[in-house]
Amino acid sequence: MNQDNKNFFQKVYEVAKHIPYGRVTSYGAIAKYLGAARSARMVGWAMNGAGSMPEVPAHRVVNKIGLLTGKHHFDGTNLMQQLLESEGIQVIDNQIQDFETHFWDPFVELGGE
DNA sequence: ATTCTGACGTGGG
DNA sequence: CCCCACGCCAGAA
Repeated sequence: MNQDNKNFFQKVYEVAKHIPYGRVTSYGAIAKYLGAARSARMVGWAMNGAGSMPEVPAHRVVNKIGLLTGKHHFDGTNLMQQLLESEGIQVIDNQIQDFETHFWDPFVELGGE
C-alpha cells in the first residue's frame, strides 16, 4: 500500500539513475516499466523529489515527445537544455532533436521484467 | 473537507 | 492537424 507507493518513487530514482550518458527517456516509459503507465504524472512528481538525488539526472527525463516540459523546475530557465546539449543532445525550442535516437528504453536496457 | 493544478499519456471529435 | 476531456496520484490553497 503506502509502502508500495514509497517503493514507486524509489524505483523511479533507480531507473533514472540507470539512464546512461547522452540518453533520455520519457516519464511514461518509466511509469510503464514500474507498472503505473496511467500514473506517468507521479513519475514527474517523483522527479521533484529527485532534486535531492544528484545521481538522478532529471534533465534526462522528458515527456514522450521529447519536449522539455519540466525545464521550469530547474534552477535556471534553460539549465535542463544546457545539460542535455552538454551530453551531445541537440535541443531546439525545448524540443530534443533525434529524440528517438537518444531515447533510452528501460524495458530494453534493463530487460523488460 | 473540498477544489484545482500539475515535470503525462491516451482517446475522441 | 488542432482542441477537449478523462484517468492517475499527490500536494497546495
